[in-house]
Amino acid sequence: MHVGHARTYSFFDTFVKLLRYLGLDVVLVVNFTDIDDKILNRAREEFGQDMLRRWHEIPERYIREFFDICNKLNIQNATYYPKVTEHINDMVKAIEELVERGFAYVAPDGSVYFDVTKIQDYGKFSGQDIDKLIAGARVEPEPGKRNPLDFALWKSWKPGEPWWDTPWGPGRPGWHLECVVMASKYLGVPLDFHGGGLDLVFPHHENEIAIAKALYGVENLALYWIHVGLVTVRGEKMSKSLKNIIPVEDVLKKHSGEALRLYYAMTHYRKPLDFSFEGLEQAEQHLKTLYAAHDYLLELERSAKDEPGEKDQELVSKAQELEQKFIEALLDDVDTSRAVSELTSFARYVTSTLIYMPEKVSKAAVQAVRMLYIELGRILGILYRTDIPDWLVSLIETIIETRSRLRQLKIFDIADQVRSKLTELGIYVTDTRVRTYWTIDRSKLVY
RNA sequence: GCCGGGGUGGCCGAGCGGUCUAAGGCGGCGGGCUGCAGACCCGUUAUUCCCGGGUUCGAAUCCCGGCCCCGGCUCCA
Repeated sequence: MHVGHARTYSFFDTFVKLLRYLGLDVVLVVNFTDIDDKILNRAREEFGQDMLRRWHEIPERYIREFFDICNKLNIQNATYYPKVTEHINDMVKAIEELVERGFAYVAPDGSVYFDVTKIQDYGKFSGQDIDKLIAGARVEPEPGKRNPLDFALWKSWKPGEPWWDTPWGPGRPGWHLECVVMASKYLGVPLDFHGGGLDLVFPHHENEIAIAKALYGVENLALYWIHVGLVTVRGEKMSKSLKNIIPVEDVLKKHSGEALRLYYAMTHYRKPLDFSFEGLEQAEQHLKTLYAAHDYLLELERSAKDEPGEKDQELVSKAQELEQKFIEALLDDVDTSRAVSELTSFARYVTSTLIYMPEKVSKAAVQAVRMLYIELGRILGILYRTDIPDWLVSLIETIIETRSRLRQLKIFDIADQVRSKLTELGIYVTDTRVRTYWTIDRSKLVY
């Protein structure tokens, strides 16, 4: 998985979390294409003669990696994760229907192609002109196709490859069909939302729509389509030939998943994102500010009184304003960038104003506000590492109290030694006129 | 060639007809925080939104022309 895939998954995660925040019951289906050319090629490379017996290890590995990355990026689990190899029967049935109704035909080699000319608006969705497509087709059509734009629903068996039996011979399903069959099985048609990277618009999504029209008689496969802008590197699309692919695994060695999520969130999902480590570094920095505000709230929560405070009202109304503006931004075509800036300005309120009046707010008010702050952050995939173990908190507070006494006694050299030691350990203290606040480097905490 | 998406400060990136002398972040600079520090705070950092026309009382935002970049048309998130 590279940084482009991760952007798409991250965006959909935020989208789903937003819908759930709004109280909607969301069913999310993420398909796994666990057999295709790429996988088989890989298997051939790795296993050679043993390929037929072991090819499935490849998708298994990819899927494991996928879940590992989702975990690190705080991407919530989908409701269903259908795999192609577990839905072969459904696909065969779909193909039979399509052939029966004349939307598809069996080629001499046993492949089955979808006949694009049977769909009147074919090309409209992606804004492609069929005639020009044919004229500009760069790849010579496969022998059994009636029309170069026809696409495979079923690929006939080739020596060495795994296969499934069908009325028209052995083979395996084609990509465009898989998604339609699996998604509609778990969600019904039309889907409310469907999408992916912008590069899937044509031919993949166009073909999906064609299949859905033919198979289910619907106007469109989905009510709403979402296409996430592509990620580029130094202005160019990531590709194997340019050798500029940035795997998420590499990024996560140096940076937290949260920093990457924040980085993604700072650009609107439809815009292209030119990936850079400098940008990611900025996000990392930004994230620290967000965490500092959180930790100060946590500190206030611990020390605040149970009685209502005179500034409770102000605090609560600030929080309400945050929630309202934050959600408003997301409701405007999921403007995560604006949402981040709302969160940031609230964080600034905390670190510039609130922390100077600890005696004027109540525990309950601070806690409620902190919870909201976290909850909103989590829609964006950040602020997941908010808990600090109690024993560690007590330990740090004890050290800080001791240091404060040293400062009162003006024994600054020892106080400074303590501070620099804490800094080394990833604990950052800030002295203010009312008290000393601290925050901790999340990478120092194991979750 | 055909079809899309873009070009906003030192950088990243919002804004998409008035509230824009353009959000927010990062960086820089100046100052504050009754020592110092700072993953703290405050102030400051684009009279200007690729260029040229036009529409409008009013444009970064709409229209026309040009330049440049990226992507799709082939597996691709």
